[in-house]
Amino acid sequence: MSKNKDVLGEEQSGPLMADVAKLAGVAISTVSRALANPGRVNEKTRQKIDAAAKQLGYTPNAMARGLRVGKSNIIMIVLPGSLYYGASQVIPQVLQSINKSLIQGGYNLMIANLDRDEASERHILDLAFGGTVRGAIILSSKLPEVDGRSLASAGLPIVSMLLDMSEVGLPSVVTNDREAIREATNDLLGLGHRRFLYLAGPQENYHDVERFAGVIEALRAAGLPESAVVRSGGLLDYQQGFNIGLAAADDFAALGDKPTAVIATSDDMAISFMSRIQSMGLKIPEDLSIVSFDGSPVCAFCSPPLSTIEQPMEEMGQTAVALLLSAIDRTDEPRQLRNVIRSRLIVRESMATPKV
Amino acid sequence: MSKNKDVLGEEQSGPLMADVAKLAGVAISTVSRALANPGRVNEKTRQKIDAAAKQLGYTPNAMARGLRVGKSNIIMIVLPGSLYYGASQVIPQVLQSINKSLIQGGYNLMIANLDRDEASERHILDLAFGGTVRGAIILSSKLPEVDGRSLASAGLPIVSMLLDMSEVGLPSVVTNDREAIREATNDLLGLGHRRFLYLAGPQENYHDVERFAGVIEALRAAGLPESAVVRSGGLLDYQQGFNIGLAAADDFAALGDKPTAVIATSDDMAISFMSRIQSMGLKIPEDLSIVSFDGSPVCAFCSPPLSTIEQPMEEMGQTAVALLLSAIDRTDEPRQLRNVIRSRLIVRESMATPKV
DNA sequence: CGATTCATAGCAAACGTTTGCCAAAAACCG
DNA sequence: CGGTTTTTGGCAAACGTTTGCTATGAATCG
Repeated sequence: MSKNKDVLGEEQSGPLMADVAKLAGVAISTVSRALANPGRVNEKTRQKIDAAAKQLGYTPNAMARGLRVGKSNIIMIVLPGSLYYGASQVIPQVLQSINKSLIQGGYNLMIANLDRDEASERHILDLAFGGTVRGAIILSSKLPEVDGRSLASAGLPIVSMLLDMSEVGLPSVVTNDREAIREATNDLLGLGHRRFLYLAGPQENYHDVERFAGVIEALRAAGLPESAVVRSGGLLDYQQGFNIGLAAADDFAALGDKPTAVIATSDDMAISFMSRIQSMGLKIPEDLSIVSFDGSPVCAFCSPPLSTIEQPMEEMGQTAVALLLSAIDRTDEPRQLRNVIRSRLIVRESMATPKV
Repeated sequence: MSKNKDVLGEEQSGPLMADVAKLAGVAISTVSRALANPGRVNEKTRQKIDAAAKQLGYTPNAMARGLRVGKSNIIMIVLPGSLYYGASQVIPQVLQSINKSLIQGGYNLMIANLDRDEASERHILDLAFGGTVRGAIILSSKLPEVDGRSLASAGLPIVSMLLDMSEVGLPSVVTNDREAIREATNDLLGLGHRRFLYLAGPQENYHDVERFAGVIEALRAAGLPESAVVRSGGLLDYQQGFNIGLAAADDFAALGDKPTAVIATSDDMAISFMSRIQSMGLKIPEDLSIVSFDGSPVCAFCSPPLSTIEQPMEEMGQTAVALLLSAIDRTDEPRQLRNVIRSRLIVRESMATPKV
């Protein structure tokens, strides 16, 4: 029974299932079944129980249930510690979309930051192995692994988002980065551009590899050599987008044979690049065309409005959740590992025919 | 014992405390104490147990512990469903800061979206009354309340952030909105401005009230009438910031006696306003000065770079967590209810002396 | 009408910890 | 060296559910 002893300092614990049972005049197990298994109990008894529960303001204890059934209803999202700042709204969008989908499925979302330190890895592993979470969606390239325990071997369903990890067996939801940027490059080629500046993210990064490959593919197809594109950046993290853009503008200024079009791998880079370039007296798009990646809403209000490749975060989030839940339910439909959601180039005024 | 029966289809559950106990040759209760209460057990036994635990890769089950001790280690953050999009990084910053502080205190962060529908309220209440969460940080103005149950009466420590709810008894962490914007207005007055346009958020909103009051206070102190400021907007949510800015630009164009300075209550508004104003042929800051609120990093790269009031989210998050944890620990230091973290105006080139 | 099924409800044993209480052993003291 | 305190370890009872099994009564059928 509810042990509200009215003793000051005692933690109050709300009404228990036993209280509901007593009030409804049935056994505790019947209450349990009435609340969870609507079919298993007589409609009349069920109504009596529902009424009693409502009257008492009964809410079942999630941990007790979790312990008993051996499952939690919490999903964790593993975010790299540094994914924040800039202009992009990817993270909030992802969180919102995922949370919404999860809740519809009866799950809750827990945030876990994966930094470079061992403590954060250990923490995530504790969450996984300690039964706190039921599954994970990761936006990080490496899986936590520390003294013997690895997230991969925790027996949890895992889905990777944004990064393609299908090669290590993880269901992944990604966009067609490569293709999207290839088409953007094609558009620039079509406008007459022949020399490009590419603002790179971290060298080894999946996205950077994919995106640069997209540029190269477009150049090849147009019969241009790889030397038609100059790389700038490649050392700093995407979090440093603004700084990458600034540095790239300086690189540009120092360049002999000037490119006429810039392909930036994030909106942050593009925005700060434009800002500095314009303060050097160059005009966009007259002197220089520019296109970037991320689809930040603010791009529409840059001067000039910035062409950017928009990633459908809403849809990606939904897909990731769908994959995860189907893995949880062992709905062993042979889901494909690599799920591609198409990105979309939003064309704005930052692209034009080159001057010369 | 670990019941890995090697039966296909059985959920694997990792090693149990009983397994560790057996391996170490002690009782299960000793293991529990060794792991949690380092003092209560002989150092030698403790080492033996630690070794056994590590060898087995043992991780204690969080739900079992939670059930037993009657407490969870999860904190939920209640976000209004619409706080996303735009240019501001407040939400990600808040999440990161809060999560970091929480983890240091041994807690985890769960996300809860509070929309306008009853379902989301019910969901949050279930989390609270079902014992899933131990406390809440809310960024929303109303507390969920549905058929009898109210978040306020869930017996959970709650801290409000960004919105001052100290008047209803909730410890709150806020910035000095009013003062900050008063000073910004003062700066504009000092530059010689005498007519202002104010871009408002939703009318009844706490922030809008505070911020507008700040403007008025500054005007009064300078001996100007309230009519020196024209309001625009006031109907749409902050989420609609870009649209508010656009509409305000049109309002401005239609105005007879033109203001020379604009005070925007979010960066989004300011950015889209500037964009449209400039496309009308007006120069900023020559024809029109502008200052806004939020401290979005991207403001530094607008043209011209935008003056904005930066809210110290990192510090606010830390403070909110500190308040919450001290409430949980019943460290009944009579913490003050209203905690103000000072915002800071970042002056950039969008402010200048008026032309005439 | 007796035998067999079916629907419904109850008992009690889990789930994996923590912790109050007691016993044994060790340490200390006069 | 006996008695007293202190340390250490173990037993078993919680925590609040779910669920397999069983018992009861009602319903069905031959």
